[in-house]
Amino acid sequence: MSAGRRTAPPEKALTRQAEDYLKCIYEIEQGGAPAATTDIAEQLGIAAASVSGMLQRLARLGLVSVERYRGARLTAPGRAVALQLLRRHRIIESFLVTKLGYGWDDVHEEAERLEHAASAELIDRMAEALGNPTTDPHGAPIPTAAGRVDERRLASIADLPIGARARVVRMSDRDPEFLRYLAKRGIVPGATVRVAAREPFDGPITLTVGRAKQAVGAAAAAAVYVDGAAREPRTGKV
Amino acid sequence: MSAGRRTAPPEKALTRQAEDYLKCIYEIEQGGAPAATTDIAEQLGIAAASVSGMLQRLARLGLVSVERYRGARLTAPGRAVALQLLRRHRIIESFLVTKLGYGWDDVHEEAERLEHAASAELIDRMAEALGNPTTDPHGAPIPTAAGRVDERRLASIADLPIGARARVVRMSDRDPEFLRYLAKRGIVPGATVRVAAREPFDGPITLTVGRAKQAVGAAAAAAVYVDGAAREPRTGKV
DNA sequence: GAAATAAGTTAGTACGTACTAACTTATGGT
DNA sequence: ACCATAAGTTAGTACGTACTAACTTATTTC
Repeated sequence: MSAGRRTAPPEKALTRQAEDYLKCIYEIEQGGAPAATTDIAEQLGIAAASVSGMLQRLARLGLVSVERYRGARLTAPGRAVALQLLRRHRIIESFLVTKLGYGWDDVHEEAERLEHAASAELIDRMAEALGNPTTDPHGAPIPTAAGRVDERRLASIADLPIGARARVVRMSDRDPEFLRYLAKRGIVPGATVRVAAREPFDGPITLTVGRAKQAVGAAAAAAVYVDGAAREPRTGKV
Repeated sequence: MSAGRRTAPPEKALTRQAEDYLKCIYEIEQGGAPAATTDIAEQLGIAAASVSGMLQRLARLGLVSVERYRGARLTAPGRAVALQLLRRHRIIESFLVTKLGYGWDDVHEEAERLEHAASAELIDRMAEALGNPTTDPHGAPIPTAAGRVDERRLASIADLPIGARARVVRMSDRDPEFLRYLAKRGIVPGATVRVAAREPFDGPITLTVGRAKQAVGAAAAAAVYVDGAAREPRTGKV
């Protein structure tokens, strides 16, 4: 982990697994803190011990910096890899939905595999065929080929006060069931929702979507992001 | 969704490498004889010793039958895997050329990676978007989803007698340079060529393509296949 | 602040996939 | 038939990536 040594920038073909770790760490780090071993392990569905080992390897490759017993952060090269993967993932999802008739609830897994096999050229061609979109079907921003991306943290429905009206811009793409649940209730990117009521103690939130009223759980509400105020008072760092 | 079991039941997710071996063995076997260790090694660019080891593993999985010191043949399940890969490869190549503007000389490598990551559903959707083509951009027949394919052996230009006229139907897709060379001379699937002259001892063959005359080497001529008589008198097995 | 608990690490193991070196078997020339 | 060479195999090694078990460090709770 000590700096020094050259660490070769030339990107010598990472394994699928290494790439998955980097993407996972990136996503966890978006929460603000370094990625904890346990969180990575849970996210990837592997044992914590395996994560410890892999983090050392990634550190040896100069892709993460690890503070023992504290967690891992991406280095600049590691971050670049993660952003490329994110770009690939989101363009592939967009392409599958727009050009091949996939449902938005059904593309995550396919993209998860393809993102490791697609060349930069393929991704760029797909992006061009789509008109270089800036968000994927779930509203997630697509990093540019150069690795720039809007990382502002969005408020979720769970953060909205009663009476607030907001435009849905994004939701988690992990769970097809969840996405179908949302779609069936009209909760899709672009829709407008109003908070009609909310129960205390993380109770259900009642939304007005179109002219229908929906009660959704707090966990679901926290996974749907809306336009407007950032979730935390810290200034959004782009 | 898709109905009943046809071949081996479980299909427990082969590695990329195992899949590559199977495809490679299939291709070598098309020559008629079992796939020799050395041939596989050369084709895949690995050491012969590594092939010996892998063949034992594939045999243990019931995908190939190996006769010691003699070579390997695919079993029915192994053949099914290979044909699926071939289908994937060729549909992906077709899709890249037709829908994403790739050159026909430039798709092999990309397909080589994607074929291991694409789901059956993706392949079927791509095939449908293309109108379920029966051959890829290099004229290679595309196996059906059920694993049927035309395996007739074609005559190559090298097999044609002087004066013969034939329609080009297929060529090897391995080498982009080679494909560009052929295209530049009008030798593409569908073109008609006539053998104007041929030198003995595997010397160059002079072809008439359109109104131009071209002299091509024997090796190149042997990698371009034409309609008509099978290369060998054995009955074509489909 | 010490014990209980959670989080993280190391050690040892296993498997896939590659390698080289050394040995064995098959083949072809005389 | 015999030997030289080619082809193939085994043995031993290495690395990536996972695992469990046992240990260490950090955090929480009284």
